[in-house]
Amino acid sequence: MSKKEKITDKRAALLNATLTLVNNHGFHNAPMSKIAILAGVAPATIYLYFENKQDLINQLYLEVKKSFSSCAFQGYSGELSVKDGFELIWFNIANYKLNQIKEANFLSQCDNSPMVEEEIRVEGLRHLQPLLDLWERGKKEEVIKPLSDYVLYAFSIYPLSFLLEMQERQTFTLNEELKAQTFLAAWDAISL
Amino acid sequence: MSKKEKITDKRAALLNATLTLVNNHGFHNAPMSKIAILAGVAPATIYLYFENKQDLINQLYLEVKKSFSSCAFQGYSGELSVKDGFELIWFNIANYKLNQIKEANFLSQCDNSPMVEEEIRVEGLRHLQPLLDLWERGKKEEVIKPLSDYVLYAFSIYPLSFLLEMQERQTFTLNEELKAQTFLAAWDAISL
Amino acid sequence: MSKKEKITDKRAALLNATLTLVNNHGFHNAPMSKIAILAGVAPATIYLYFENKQDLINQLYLEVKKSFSSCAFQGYSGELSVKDGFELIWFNIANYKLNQIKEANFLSQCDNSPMVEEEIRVEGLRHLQPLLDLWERGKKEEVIKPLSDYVLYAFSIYPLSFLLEMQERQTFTLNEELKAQTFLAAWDAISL
Amino acid sequence: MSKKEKITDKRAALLNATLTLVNNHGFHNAPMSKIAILAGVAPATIYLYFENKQDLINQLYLEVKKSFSSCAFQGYSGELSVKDGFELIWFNIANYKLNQIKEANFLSQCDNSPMVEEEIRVEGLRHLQPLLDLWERGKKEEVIKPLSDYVLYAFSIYPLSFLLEMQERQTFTLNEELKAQTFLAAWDAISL
DNA sequence: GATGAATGAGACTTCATTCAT
DNA sequence: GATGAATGAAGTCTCATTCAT
Repeated sequence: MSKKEKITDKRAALLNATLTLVNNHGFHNAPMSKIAILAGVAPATIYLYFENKQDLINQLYLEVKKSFSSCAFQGYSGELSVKDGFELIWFNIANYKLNQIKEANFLSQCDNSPMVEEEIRVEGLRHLQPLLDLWERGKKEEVIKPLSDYVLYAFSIYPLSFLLEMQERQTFTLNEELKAQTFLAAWDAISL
Repeated sequence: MSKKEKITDKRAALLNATLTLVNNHGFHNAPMSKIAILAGVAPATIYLYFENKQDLINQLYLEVKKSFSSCAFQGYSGELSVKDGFELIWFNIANYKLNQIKEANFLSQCDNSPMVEEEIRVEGLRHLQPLLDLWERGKKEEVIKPLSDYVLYAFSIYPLSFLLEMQERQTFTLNEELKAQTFLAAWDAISL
Repeated sequence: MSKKEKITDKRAALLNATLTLVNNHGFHNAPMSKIAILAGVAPATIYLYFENKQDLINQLYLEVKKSFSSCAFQGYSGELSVKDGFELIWFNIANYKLNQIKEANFLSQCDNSPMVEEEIRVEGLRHLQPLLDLWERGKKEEVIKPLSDYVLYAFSIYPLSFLLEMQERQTFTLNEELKAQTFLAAWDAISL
Repeated sequence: MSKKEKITDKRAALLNATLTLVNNHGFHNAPMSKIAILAGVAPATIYLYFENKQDLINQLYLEVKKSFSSCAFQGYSGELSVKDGFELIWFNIANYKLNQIKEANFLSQCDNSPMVEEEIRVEGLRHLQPLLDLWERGKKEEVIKPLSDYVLYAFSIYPLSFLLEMQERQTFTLNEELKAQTFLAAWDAISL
């Protein structure tokens, strides 16, 4: 294992420990000392990789957001039809949210509290551009409703966060068939 | 001012101070000392009305949830048609979320973090029954898609939380006309 | 019930509540609020009868010490022989310690910690004079060892505190026969 | 100075500071902040060595009890005659109580209040076994009265606590000659 | 006399962060 | 780079006491 990998190792372990603790107990109740223990390093070591706790959270947010985005557009090409493109992206996101529960959960928590600094949050949004481009095209082709992107997102993608939350609390499960039916709700919401 | 009113006064002031601080700075960074100052009482006084910080948060959650629910069903009657009934409720909720921003924001934060105890959260859910009953009827009348209530909620009501969030961050505003168009997205998502 | 008795009632209730709480949980962990609750009065009422917490403890100490002393010399007369007199007093004290457990226990706790102010403690000692006089006579009659009163007390009376403690912790019980044998140990210790 | 020694140093300093403060002012009025100051460390440092205040007290009790026991049986061998063995132990204990005043005083305070947890107290008792064995032998040889060990202890060893207390309050001093006479009282109390 | 809401002071404890090793 | 002992600052909460009623 190379030196570079070793370093990355500890950084990754710290990010992962933070993810777990914040998810299970919230930002408060995720003290640096416990993060260190769970990551298997000394408290002081955290400060070799991150400036301070806020920085650690910020970086984790960006990291997770990046993994989310890269997953969302896997296999996507601008040449697909609007509906096919949206379907691909939607299922990608749905699968991410339902499988990478820890990560999805963390993003929810960040997006609904002042935990992550505003500046960082904005940076995390840039990754959705291909979806916005797709919608732009859809509006021109009169396939998608002429609504603000915020509204389109709110009624097609954002609902998946709620379903994740329910699944996380074990009050609801989404199998493949249900997922397909659910997609139709999303599509009906935004399509003309 | 009667003695009873005075008591309620301080309790209310504390709840309100907590609402403001948690919204602006998160559960962490809302220390009891600051809550006391903002409410205009001594720190020790908080403990006359609440057992501890968690209890304060729990009670605030229940209080806000109650005000939310009572607002949601204002003017509602089971004799309305499914669409009319849903429209009424939807606009009630939309208006609550867009006007009572502080309260709505707080609920979002609670629902997406382990801030409120699970037991309390469950208690806060009972209030939505009339909406679930309406959907039940809608499914029988074949007006509403035969989907789980969770999915219906996720695609018609929950999206409003996202729009609130955007409005809160001043990246987006929903005027009356846009609101009407947005309602259609919600209705299309869940109707057959 | 006369007014005077009523007042005394509350004072007595407070002293009794304090006795119970201090015994069961120690001086620390016997907050004024709990004392008030156990006595069935409001916290502020305590300050009508006692200057402050220290005064409450002091008064309780004196009260209990007085009851102890008056019990110790019940039936005693200076005309008894030294041995008979001592026997009478010893059994009186033994019975007090083994029956009035709460009171005896409290005295032990006070005598072994800086809980009661020195000045008060000294005042509580004056009551033993008849016993000291008896020993004085015993030494003259060459029945009692020519030792300091402190030593005589330490080896004949003080041991009863230990036996009380053991009885309180249910590791040991002193029935009538054992008590008689135990008296002999006390007598042997101090007699010539 | 080695690292290990340094650690022991602070722990010892803390135990010692606690001993002093609890002796002089009682468990209450021995706040962690003052303990820290007297030990020359920051308040938070206490929690590196002890779980909480109760743990600190418990550990101090065990430590002192251990030192007491090891002192009590110094030079003792099972081959001594009952009287000689007892005399040795008695003087050991007497010297400990009269010289290690702080420690002896602390033990008295603990043994007479609910300051130390019951569980810990019991653990502290195991050390006296050799004395109990000696008494067992003494009873068989018909040198020691056939009384419960509790009674024997109460009338021969426990009285020393009282004398310590008196000496501590400077109302009485025990020189070597008096000590010898006092031993006779102890021996007379328990011997046949 | 009696109350109980209110509080300032201070208790115990935790935590993010640093620094000598 | 890595550590872990150490800490100042701050957190939550308790308590003896007061004062308007």
